[in-house]
Amino acid sequence: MSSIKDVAREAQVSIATVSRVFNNPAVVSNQTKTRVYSAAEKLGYTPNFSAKTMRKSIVGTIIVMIPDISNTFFIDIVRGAQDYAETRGYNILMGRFDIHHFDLQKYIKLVKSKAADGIVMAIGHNRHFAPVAEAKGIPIVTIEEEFMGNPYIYVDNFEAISEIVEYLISKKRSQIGFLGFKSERERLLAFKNAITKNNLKYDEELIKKGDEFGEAVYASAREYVEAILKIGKIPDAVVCASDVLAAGVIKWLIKNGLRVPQDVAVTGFDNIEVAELVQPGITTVEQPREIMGREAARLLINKIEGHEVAKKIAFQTRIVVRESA
Amino acid sequence: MSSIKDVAREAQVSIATVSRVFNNPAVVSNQTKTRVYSAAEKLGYTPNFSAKTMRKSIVGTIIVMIPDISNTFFIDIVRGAQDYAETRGYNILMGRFDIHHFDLQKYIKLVKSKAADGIVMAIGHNRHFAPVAEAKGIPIVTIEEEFMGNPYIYVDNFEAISEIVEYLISKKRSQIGFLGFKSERERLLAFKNAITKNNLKYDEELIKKGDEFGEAVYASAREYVEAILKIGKIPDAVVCASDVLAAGVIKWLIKNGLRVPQDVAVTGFDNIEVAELVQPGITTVEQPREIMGREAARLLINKIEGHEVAKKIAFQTRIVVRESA
DNA sequence: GTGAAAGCGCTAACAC
DNA sequence: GTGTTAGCGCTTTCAC
Repeated sequence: MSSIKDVAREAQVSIATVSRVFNNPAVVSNQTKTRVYSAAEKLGYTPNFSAKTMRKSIVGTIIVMIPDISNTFFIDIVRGAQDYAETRGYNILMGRFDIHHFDLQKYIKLVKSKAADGIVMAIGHNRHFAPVAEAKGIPIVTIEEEFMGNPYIYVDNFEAISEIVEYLISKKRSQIGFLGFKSERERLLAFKNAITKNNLKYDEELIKKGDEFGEAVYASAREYVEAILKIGKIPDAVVCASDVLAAGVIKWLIKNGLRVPQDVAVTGFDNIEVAELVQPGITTVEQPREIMGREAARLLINKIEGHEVAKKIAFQTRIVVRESA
Repeated sequence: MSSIKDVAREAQVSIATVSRVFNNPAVVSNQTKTRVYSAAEKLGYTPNFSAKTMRKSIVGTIIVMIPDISNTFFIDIVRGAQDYAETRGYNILMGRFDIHHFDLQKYIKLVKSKAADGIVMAIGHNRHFAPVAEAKGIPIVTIEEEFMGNPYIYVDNFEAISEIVEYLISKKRSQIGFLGFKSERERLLAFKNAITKNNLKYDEELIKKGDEFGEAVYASAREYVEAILKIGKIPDAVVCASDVLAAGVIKWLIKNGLRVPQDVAVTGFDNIEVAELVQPGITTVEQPREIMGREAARLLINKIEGHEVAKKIAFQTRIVVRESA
């Protein structure tokens, strides 16, 4: 690998000039520039990244941490962050955390050792993590939940659930069930609140909490359907906290001879690919995932570069109507 | 940020000793070690990554490039690669390429500038890219297809399709249609070959090529179903080149009053989450995605570290039987 | 077992 | 417009 020295020798200029050609070309004469460029070309010179960042306070790399689960939701966030980061000349280092054993330490270390400048963490709704002392002072932006007072990007789940409940009510549904997540309460509270606000009643027997990730989600949906069938109370609508749960519920309702949406309307949350692919297509709530990723990256980079940034940024969800409700 | 100098001063040793304590602790006395450790602790010292890698030939970062599409398939590959890379002390830098405008250049530059050591590229089946001169000599491992003579990881699609066709035949299906990808021929060839080998005939009117990514996939499935309905030739089975295509076909068949699998059996390819979520569940071909990611990372890192590596590694697919066929 | 010193490749004063 | 030089934080001979 040839270095700046080699290029300088080849072009018969000083290394400072070579450096200038690549970092501040405006100040060097055209003649010299041409000489340097062709010398660099000839030697296949590429400036050394480490040497460069060693002299700078900013490395140009941000870490994007997502939970350890296969989910298009998080990929879209990464994609959004990467899209934006690219425009600012930053690279993305992938980080992951186990949803049960939060381990931020490793990535904090990368930032402290100046392998990266900061961290975007897609926490996921209603997950909360204990503060990490070492994280103090390093640039962090989170998505969906707040962490240690750092800026965060979120959507108003409470409002989203209210809207979907009201949508169902507008469709003349009155006996509405709810399948939420074990790990969170916000959507459930929103659900109950929306029902009550509209002078309806919810039935605790039609409210259950399911799993959030992996195969278990699917099993939760089945259990829910079997439970309501067993007690013989069939709601005329079910609000689910994710599209995967909704897909599962639809699948098991149909298997048991019920029609969706004629007998039971079902709504999802997230608007991932699945919502479109199942039959009937799922009416759901969309979150602007890519945009959230972008914004998180923007905030983080601004913070890294020393600008003042917003404390939190909320995005609006929207209902995507398909056939299931 | 405190540096090695500060620690040396604090511990009253030379900077060389501090360096040894962190890189080759065996050679320094316990007494000194303790002094250095506590000084480092006190000052919150973290070795500077750039300074370190500037002196080493290996950085400890590999780039994983995936196509610019939201698909669990590729995430699993990234996850597998990251899992393994971690065990070898490597980080993952995310790379992306537009499937239409292949741009490897940017990442090659990162490797040349020693911001990373090599590249894993998840090309995707039957996509081929023109050689890139600059890529010569940098460590690259690809997934699914060969690129410029570099090592690659793949599954035998030909065999996989044969198996699924034979599975359908064993289920007494004889009029089998095929919905493939515009961009590839291998699966189609495998399909035709399997049909002929088993003394059946395929009908060109029941063979179509669909889109591979995004919303268009879904439209392709619809077009396929509408086309066969229009010509009035309903096959008793359809082999699809992806689960998403299969899900679409199932959806439109059902919408048109056909039963799956009673009237038409449908098979997919990939075994992504969707295959389980739709009703009926999709019988499909599974590729060991995470393992493929792991192996790619392993090969790449071995190559980076100067070991001899395999030219190509094949993995076995397996049929996952659900209800659709 | 430890220290002094050279040097990795580069940037940024500072001088001319 | 260009060159000289100090030094970023570290590893690694080479002495002792």
